[in-house]
Amino acid sequence: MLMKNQLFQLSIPTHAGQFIARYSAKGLAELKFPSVGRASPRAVKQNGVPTQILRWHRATATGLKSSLAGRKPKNLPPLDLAGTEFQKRVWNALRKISTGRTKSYGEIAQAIGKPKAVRAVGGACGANPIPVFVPCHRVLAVNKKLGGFSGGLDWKRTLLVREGIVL
DNA sequence: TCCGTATTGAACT
DNA sequence: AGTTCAATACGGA
Repeated sequence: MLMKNQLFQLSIPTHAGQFIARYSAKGLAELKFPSVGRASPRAVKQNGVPTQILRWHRATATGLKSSLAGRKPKNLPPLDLAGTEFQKRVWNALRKISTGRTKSYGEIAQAIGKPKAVRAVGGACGANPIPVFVPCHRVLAVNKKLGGFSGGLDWKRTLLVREGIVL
């Protein structure tokens, strides 16, 4: 019996480590960077993963590798972004930043019609469940400083450099 | 209601 | 060029 809100968790091995993807019935719900702490993350193999999710997972894996190479991913699975209205508006604005471009927290705040909500934008970025595909790494503080990153600033730098952005 | 935040810009050393 | 500070919107407890 397939539960509607069950999450399926699968791993994506890359040269940079093992990413973890979680899927809801609606699509990709969460993407996690490789955890550096553990040598062997707990097994994520699952039985009875629906075909649809396997198909999404292949797209995710391919897209992730494109993104890590600094290219725009194609054929991404649907993203099941769960959050408040405000967060979804921020995440939606992030997705409009094209590969190789950056915006500041303030510019995002303006884009969603709340020019003063700059810190709240930072908060929403930090709450982003799908980094890389929802490109929170393309948001820099004013004057091109890095700001922060939930997956670690090294990842933020790496992703930006792969896209050809110079700091 | 209080606290923290992945900000920002101004006013100071 | 670095530090401090207030304004500010949101989310979690």
